[in-house]
Amino acid sequence: MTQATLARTLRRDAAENREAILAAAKALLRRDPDASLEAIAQSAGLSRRAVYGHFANRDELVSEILTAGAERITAALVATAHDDPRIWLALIAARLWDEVEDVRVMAQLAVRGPFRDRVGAALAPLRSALRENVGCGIREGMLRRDMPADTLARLLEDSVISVLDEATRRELSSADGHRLVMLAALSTAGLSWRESAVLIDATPALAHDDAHQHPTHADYQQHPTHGAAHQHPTQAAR
Amino acid sequence: MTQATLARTLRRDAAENREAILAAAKALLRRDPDASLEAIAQSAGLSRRAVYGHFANRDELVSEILTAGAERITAALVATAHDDPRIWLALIAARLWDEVEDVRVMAQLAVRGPFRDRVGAALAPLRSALRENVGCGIREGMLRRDMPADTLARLLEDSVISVLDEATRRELSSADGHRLVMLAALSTAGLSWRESAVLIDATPALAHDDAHQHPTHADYQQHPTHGAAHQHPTQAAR
DNA sequence: ACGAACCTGCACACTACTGTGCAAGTTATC
DNA sequence: GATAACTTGCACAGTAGTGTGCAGGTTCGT
Repeated sequence: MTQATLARTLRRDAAENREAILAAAKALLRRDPDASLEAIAQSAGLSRRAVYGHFANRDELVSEILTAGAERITAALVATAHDDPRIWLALIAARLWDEVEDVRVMAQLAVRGPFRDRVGAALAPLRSALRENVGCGIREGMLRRDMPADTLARLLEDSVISVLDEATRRELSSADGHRLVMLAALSTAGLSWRESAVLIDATPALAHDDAHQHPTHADYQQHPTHGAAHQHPTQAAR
Repeated sequence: MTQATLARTLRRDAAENREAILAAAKALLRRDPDASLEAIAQSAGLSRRAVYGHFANRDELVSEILTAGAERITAALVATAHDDPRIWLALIAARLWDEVEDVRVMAQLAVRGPFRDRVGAALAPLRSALRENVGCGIREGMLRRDMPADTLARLLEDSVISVLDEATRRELSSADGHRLVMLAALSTAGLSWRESAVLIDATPALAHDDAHQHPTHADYQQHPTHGAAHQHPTQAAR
């Protein structure tokens, strides 16, 4: 029969179901790292029993999400370099915004459960790069000098996670989220909000490239109408 | 039959054990909101069975911690007012630092479990006060104008929680933590790190008052010489 | 020193979740 | 349309946690 033996006769709908499980798991684990397989399966439109047809056990499912997420993130960040540590920071933040979904799952799993260590290990290179750039930025006087580099590095991590959460909660457009994440990172790094805006607008590399927009909610207004006098240079959203 | 019937004959060591349970629960719940009663009891030096002599069930134990924490926090923040929204923010942040332990437990319980709503309700007045001051600060041009007030308010919340976590992790002195929390809040609010330092140093109300120090690690240097130019003392951990 | 308050240890029932086996049904694919 | 792949549903065992009852020991208070 055909050329089966080696070529896994993987049925098409089975692959779809596998993806559905992964998607549902990501969605639920993002809110509760201890979500039950029952809930995940149901959310994916399958029975709990069926999940074990795709993953040997709960750990394997989570691990799959974990390593895939780590790969996407590091792939998105690799080869990110810039002389100016401020711009480097903004770049990293912006690229994390392009991978929000995965970043948020990783962040959730990094805090609790037996996966803490593995997530930490997967993100180690990124952490050391951050640490490196922060130290460099402090030495060169481009970042805040009023706290130790380690502390600043960690605050930057948390800051980005927070704003990523908030951005998805508000279902910001791709462009708005892009800008907001950079603003938050630069603020934490010590810049004033005006300095941040100037820096962002003066740096073409930080402009929003909507090649890979996330369908958070479809395109949206450029700027959520914030009552009073608008400031915000509004940059060419192109 | 002394005069008992009404006067609760509450034994002394029993009260101590009750406190030990609460303390242990706070310590464990801060790291894992689902910590088992077994673990809590053991950490308090008691058997699991004994816990049920003090609390009817798990929920009641957690609720006790919750309401006590909410009371301490709101008590510490009540009657905090200032014309300058920036200073108001720094004041709130600093006073939260004085209640770090409770704040961190609350923050942990606010995210997960069936207590989310109750914590949210308990902190509602604080949230609305924050929202109020942020809106006012934006209108007056003292806070950043580049994002909606709601977003800024939430980022401020997360920012303070993050730095509180980091400060305890590093076992900062009372004075260092005091300053760090204010710096983080002001940064998120849009000030540059130099502006923040100037504002803090120019405002007597924001000076560190070590009347109520938390014994995070024993008294430490007062550290008045923060200087705008040189490195932060950082303390050598232990 | 006496009694009551408190703690321990154990047993037990109950709930919720994981992981597995198997029979029977459904569906993609050749 | 036949077959293998996939799914379902159920039953079952195992784990971990909660909440309760009770017998017997320890310790506080008077």
